Amino acid sequence: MASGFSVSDTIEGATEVVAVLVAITDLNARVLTVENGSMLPYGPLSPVHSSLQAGVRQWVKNQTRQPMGYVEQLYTFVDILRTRASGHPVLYVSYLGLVKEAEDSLLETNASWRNWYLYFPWEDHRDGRPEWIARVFFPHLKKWVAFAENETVRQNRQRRLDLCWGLGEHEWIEDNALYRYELLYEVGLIPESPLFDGSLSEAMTGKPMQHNHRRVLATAMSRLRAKIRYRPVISELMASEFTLLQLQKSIESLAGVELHKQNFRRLMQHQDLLEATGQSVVQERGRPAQLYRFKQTVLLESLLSGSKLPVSK
Amino acid sequence: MASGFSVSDTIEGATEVVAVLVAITDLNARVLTVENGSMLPYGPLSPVHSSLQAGVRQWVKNQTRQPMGYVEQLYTFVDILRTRASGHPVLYVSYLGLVKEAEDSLLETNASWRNWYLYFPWEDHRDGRPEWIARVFFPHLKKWVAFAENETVRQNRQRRLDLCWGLGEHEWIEDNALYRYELLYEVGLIPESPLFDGSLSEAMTGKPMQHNHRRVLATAMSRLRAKIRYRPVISELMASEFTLLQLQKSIESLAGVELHKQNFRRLMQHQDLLEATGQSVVQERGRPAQLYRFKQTVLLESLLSGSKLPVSK
DNA sequence: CTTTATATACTCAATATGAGTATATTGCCG
DNA sequence: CGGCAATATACTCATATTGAGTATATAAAG
Repeated sequence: MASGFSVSDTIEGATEVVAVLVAITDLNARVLTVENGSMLPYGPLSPVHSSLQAGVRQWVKNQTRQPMGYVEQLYTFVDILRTRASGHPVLYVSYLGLVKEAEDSLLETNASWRNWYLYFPWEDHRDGRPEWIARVFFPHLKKWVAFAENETVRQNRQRRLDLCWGLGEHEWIEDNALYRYELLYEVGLIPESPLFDGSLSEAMTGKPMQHNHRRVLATAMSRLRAKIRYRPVISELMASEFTLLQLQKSIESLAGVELHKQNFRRLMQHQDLLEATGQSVVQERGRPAQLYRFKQTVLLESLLSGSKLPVSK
Repeated sequence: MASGFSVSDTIEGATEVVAVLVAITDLNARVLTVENGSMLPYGPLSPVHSSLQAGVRQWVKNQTRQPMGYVEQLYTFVDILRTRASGHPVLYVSYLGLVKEAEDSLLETNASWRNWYLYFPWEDHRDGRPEWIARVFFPHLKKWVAFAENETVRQNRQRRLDLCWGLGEHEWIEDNALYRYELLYEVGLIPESPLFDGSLSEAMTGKPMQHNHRRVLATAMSRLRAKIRYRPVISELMASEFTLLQLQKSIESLAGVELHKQNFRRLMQHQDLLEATGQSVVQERGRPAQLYRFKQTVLLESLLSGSKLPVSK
């Protein structure tokens, strides 16, 4: 197994594993990065692993010293910039992993947890849609639509634009993070894009990453946002006991949208996912909140449970 | 590019691509196989492909001479039985592809379209749950639960059993095809499993495949069944014009369950997916049915449309 | 001109969803 | 102490969705 999160120099052309490790700290979604936040942790795919999944789990455990409850394969990319000696392209298999709590002290020095909206500022709509999206992005995007080579392409671009950003009759769908990233990349509003002209600040373009690691991250965001709608995977990210508001804020930080508090409660109580501990927690202000935990049957979510924990308004 | 669907002898340890190509013929879901139905079509990952997706699309087009509307990466497996010269395991990346119509004449000789329930007889509940599932499978499965090493494991197994097969309070969920295959494999009711004792007939175990291609197929089945619930991917499988009953039967053949006819119509008309051609088709018996087609905006489903085409009773 | 088979329209109860109002319980501050 | 601010929690209500029917329409066949 390689030395850690640093650039692996032991391999030449072997297949690699890239991990998107997500944790929630202080009610905010964070992702583990290396190299000053410019890459996702990655490593060689070691021959000892009979299953990819097991290999990733082991590898992450060695690095973060945290048990990883949930692992899911995301996507396999090909790196056209590198080839093996045989002439075959280098593959890397990406994984999404959910970690219970981020403790910086346990990390190697070049690794750090970062707020994932640092990489996708346009994805955080918890406080409404950031005003600069319409002011800065939309003019570029509309130009891109208008300059299509023919009418059919123009209509397709318009439709794609509307769907991605919730324009026209469409609603903002948080799961579409990947599509939005790809659109911005295609239009050239992303530093990684060959069309990028450097005119936008990092506060809007987000922090760039090497290779196409940010695309991997966007894939993870889309997948996770879609998943929390119908699977209680959030349980893998929460502490053992929590208030309903903490749970709600955690989901909001993943989904990037605000939820209706009363309806969220109602939903949580209709589903058979939680049990009250009987304890309550004293806040700085306001009425104390009940503490809850996930039921045992939810925790051993070795199989899909069919129960929803939706992101409904 | 390799010669076709036959076993590729040009590569040694290169990464491979395995494709699950699905088509609907005579209102039944079929899958393309090679080697007398014992394998899925596969080929080397050629270095010329800058994107995996593009490579697969090209490769399939060469083989089936059918345009493939929809391609989706499924999962990347590792074949522990084979290793490269470097000692690294062989990977294969699996894809799901939807093809419009299966024409046998266009195939190479060792390729054939097969009804996909040939491989998963327990998945076809269109005529109710096959009676032999309870008669043959359940005793084995219950034994497996009872013989757990301790009580915790036993409860987990019981829960898993119930979820997979819709027992207790749970419902049959057609999307869980992969979990059911994995469960049967683990318990040893599948010829591919090392625990299989040969006591069951192929009418129940399904036709086996080499390597773990049947697991790939089960992955595709799960993914596709889940997908048709919320994306109109069925449009990629239908002829250009069709009746509502044909559409319903096609979806039923994928989902393996029957749908409520009147509600299906209602759903299709509330969604803005179809348009009537104005033509109607004369049946052998009964009132002629209207012909419909998918709207243009649905067909260029380059993006998710948010519109559902659910499998609701 | 009745039967059979299919297509298509409509009804109705139950549930889920989105949005809001009302009440309860705490700390704090004057 | 009494009111205010802030939060938790309960309840209401209109609307949409879903599951399950019944009713009607239109064809071929006898």
